[in-house]
Amino acid sequence: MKTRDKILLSSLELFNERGERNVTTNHIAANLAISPGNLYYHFRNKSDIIYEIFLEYEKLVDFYLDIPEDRAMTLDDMTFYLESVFDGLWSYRFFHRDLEYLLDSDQRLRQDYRDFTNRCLASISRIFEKLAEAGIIEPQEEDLRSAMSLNVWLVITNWMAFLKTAHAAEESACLTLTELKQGIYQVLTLEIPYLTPAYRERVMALREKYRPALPGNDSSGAGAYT
Amino acid sequence: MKTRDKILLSSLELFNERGERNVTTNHIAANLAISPGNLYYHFRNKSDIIYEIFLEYEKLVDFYLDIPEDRAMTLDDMTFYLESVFDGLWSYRFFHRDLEYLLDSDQRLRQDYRDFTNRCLASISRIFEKLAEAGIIEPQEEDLRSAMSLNVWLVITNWMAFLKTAHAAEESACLTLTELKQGIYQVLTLEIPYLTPAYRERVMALREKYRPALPGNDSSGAGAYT
DNA sequence: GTATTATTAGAGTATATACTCTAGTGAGTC
DNA sequence: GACTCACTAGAGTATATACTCTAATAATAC
Repeated sequence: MKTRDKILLSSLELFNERGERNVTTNHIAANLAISPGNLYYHFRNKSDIIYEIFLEYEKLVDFYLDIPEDRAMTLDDMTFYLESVFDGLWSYRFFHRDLEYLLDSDQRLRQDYRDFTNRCLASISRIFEKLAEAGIIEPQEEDLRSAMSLNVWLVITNWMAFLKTAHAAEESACLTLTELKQGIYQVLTLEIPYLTPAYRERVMALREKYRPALPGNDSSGAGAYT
Repeated sequence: MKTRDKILLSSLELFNERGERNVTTNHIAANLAISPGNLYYHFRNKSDIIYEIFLEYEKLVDFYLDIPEDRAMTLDDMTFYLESVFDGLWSYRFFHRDLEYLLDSDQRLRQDYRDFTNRCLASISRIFEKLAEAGIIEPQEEDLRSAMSLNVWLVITNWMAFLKTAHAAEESACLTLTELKQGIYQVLTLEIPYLTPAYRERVMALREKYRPALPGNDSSGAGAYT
């Protein structure tokens, strides 16, 4: 494997684990047992590394959110979208954590991320549209669909941050993909009122699979969310 | 005004303006034209300053979200809650930006914030309950109400971050309270399906007041969100 | 083989950051 | 006037951070 790719991989790993803010270029080099000079031969600076990682992330999500226009949408499709998006979120979970700082430090990234967001919002909206065409949810006016899509986006992209803050644990390290996917429960909650009678039960059953474990899985809390 | 209070005020101002990450204790001292030594006489460290600011924020929101149990809830109450919460969010807007890092650096803050979140969730849920009692929304099972409250919380606390990333502008400085309050539109979107016929129109009219300005207020974007 | 190019090591640098230490100052008290 | 004590100045420090520079080595081209 090329050094350049190793740097990207190692950076992603460290960023996800400790947060971008807590990972320096020296850490990355040390982690790979290469010199800082070597790292800077391959990347002009830290922002460049992050930007390249974003491009990967973007490509992955764009791939996941590709919507087949030649056939109707099924419940399985919807499940796949949700599962995939949360998988992507998990793999690049450092990204949304320090998003604002990252965008402030790199104008390219700001612009690209903005476009990326708009593409995602359009995809979510299109998914709703096709779910309606398939008779899974009731059709909605475009206005409402846009606002709903935006809410879905907000829930999806910030579910992880919420989980991390809700955790009483000292380090926010202990967070699993399974927990993350409880975000699907939250997203499906948004859809409930719009489900058609024909699909209502099936979607509710699907949602049930992602229901968060009850409090008590952790010894520390009296609160609703441990 | 006492130096200690001036430090808190100045810190909050700088944090909100530039982000906590970009503000050092030296900046704060310089901003007040006092010495770093002076600052450290009043606060043990940066975390302490942030913690005190959080206590203020917490107090403010707790005050806003106090729910009168001796009378029915009105639409005006709901409007007040929404307006107030977004006002609070605005005044302490630095806080949610670097939340994860802040919680990782201060265990006191982590614990307190967790409790704070749970209190807020409980309040939101109680508001829904009372809105149902008042015949404004249809009553819901507790399960659903909790999940909905959590979605409301996610939308509220992350609306600002979304706006900042959606802005194409170089610096995310240009963000107004008015724009922020478009988050109310998003929150009310969540309530739409649950509105009773008696109140539907009135709430929809209220929501309309917060509708985001159409794209075109900014020259840079082709996307849905500027 | 020689020239060229890609890659790497590793020491080094300028700057920043959080924080400390010492030496006070000024307002009140007895 | 001596004393206290909350408060302040400002130089200083240890460490970290992003990044640079030089020189060397490995790979490839001719």
